[in-house]
Order: sequence, then C-alpha cells, then structure tokens
Amino acid sequence: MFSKPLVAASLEPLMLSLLREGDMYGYQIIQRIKALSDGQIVWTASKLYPLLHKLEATGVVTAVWQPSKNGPDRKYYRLTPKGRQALQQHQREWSDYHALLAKLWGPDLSAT
Amino acid sequence: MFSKPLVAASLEPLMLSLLREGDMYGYQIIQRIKALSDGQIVWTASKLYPLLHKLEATGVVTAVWQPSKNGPDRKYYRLTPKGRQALQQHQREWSDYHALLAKLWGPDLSAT
DNA sequence: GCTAGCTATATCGTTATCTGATATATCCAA
DNA sequence: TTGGATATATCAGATAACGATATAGCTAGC
Repeated sequence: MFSKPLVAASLEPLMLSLLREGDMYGYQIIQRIKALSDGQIVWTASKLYPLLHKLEATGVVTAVWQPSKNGPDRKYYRLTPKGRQALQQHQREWSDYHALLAKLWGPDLSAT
Repeated sequence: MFSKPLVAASLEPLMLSLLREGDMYGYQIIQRIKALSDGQIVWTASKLYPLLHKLEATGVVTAVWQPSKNGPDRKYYRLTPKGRQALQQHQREWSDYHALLAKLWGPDLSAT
C-alpha cells in the first residue's frame, strides 16, 4: 500500500498513462489499475470521477457515451493531443524528481 | 517546479534524507533543500514547521535548542533510529512506485 | 416478477490538509 | 533607529480528499 500523498501525486499521471493504452471508461479504469498493480492500487469512484471531469474540463481528455449490452451506458474517455503532452510533462517531472532523490539517496535507488 | 501533489508527497521523505546528513534547524533546512535542488524546491516556514512538529511528536526526530551568535536561538532536529527506519520505508515505497511507473511507462524512465 | 448482485456514473457533506499572512524576537549594519 | 537577515511558530481561510449515498440498467435464480 502506498502512502496517501503518494497515491494523490500519482493519480493523474497514472490515469493518463492508462488512457494511452486506448479509450476507457471509469469502471474499467478502476479494474485496470488494480490488475496492473497486482492489487496495490485501488481507486474508488469518488476519487476517479472528479479527476476525469477535471481532465475533461481542461481539454486533456474527451468523453463519449456508448451503450452497453450488459449494464448501464459507459462514458469512454480518450486522450487528446494536449493530454499526451500533459503525460509527457508528468513523465519529465517524475524523471526530475527521481534524479533529485537519487542525488540525495545514492545510487542504490536505481537498482530497482 | 514540481507540481503541488508531488511536492506534498516528497516533503517528508526529502526532509528525512536531509537530516541523515546531520542535525539541522528549520531555517537551514529551507536553504539546504533549495541549494540541493538548484532552486527547484522552495519550502516555506508554514510548510516546514508543522511537519517537523509532527515528526517530533511521532518520535521520528528529536529536537534541542541551541544558542546562536548571530540571531535567535536555533532548534536543531536529529533523526532517531525510528526516523532512519521511516526513511528506509519511504525509500522502499519510492522504489516500488518507481517500478510500477517503469512498468507502465516503459524502460525510458530508467534513463535518467 | 422479485430480489440480489454486478455494472456504471455521479455528487454530497464532512473531514483533512495546505499555505499565505501574521506575530514575535534577536542580531547587525547603515 | 530603521531595515534586513535570521529564526521559530501559529492561525484562519481556502482547497482538496473521500466515504457514504443516490440512481439506474442488466442478469440470474427462485
């Protein structure tokens, strides 16, 4: 289990990287991140949807409703070009932060 | 400049790693992290002291007042054994998170 | 045709967190 | 004696986080 601040810091970048795999709807995203992290990362709806709405409002993703045969309609989210840029910026930021920690913590950090 | 959530997530681990260098007082810590990060990380007093107090309350650091010849007294903080453990745990958590991102983002992440 | 459970999105209201502004005080130089 | 650097500390308004709750479609079993 990751600490609360780390989970908060990782929410948006992880979300964007998931959407790079292709269009996804909220419920699916929750299952996907759980599977990818072997159950280590568990997102809840109240954490997910506000972020998706914000990303949509800022033009980082677009959303389209699609009917489903086995349940309620689904809202599919798609990364926009701006979203890809945002992801790259998150990745750059992450790299920079990692470099800083490596500087402070020594080379053993890279040995992951 | 790091994003707000990332700054929040990094505050405690960075603080502990700074204190591993030796005893430090608050004002000094602010200068030190700024210098180490080449001005990228700028902590404020209102961010710093609440955390230091919390770390002291949980036994992660101890504090002693020391007189100063060129200004007000200084409160020096020292990492306890429990603090070193906490730092190691942060480092482990960081490694795990880094591994997860590497899995999602590809090998280019390690090339920092 | 009822109900239980899964699927699916969404928001509310309380709690927690964050941080700019402010307070207090010492020292030194102009 | 005024201003700036040093030094710690807290408050109060703003922001963010999230468990609980609402709504609703679909399917299976009875």
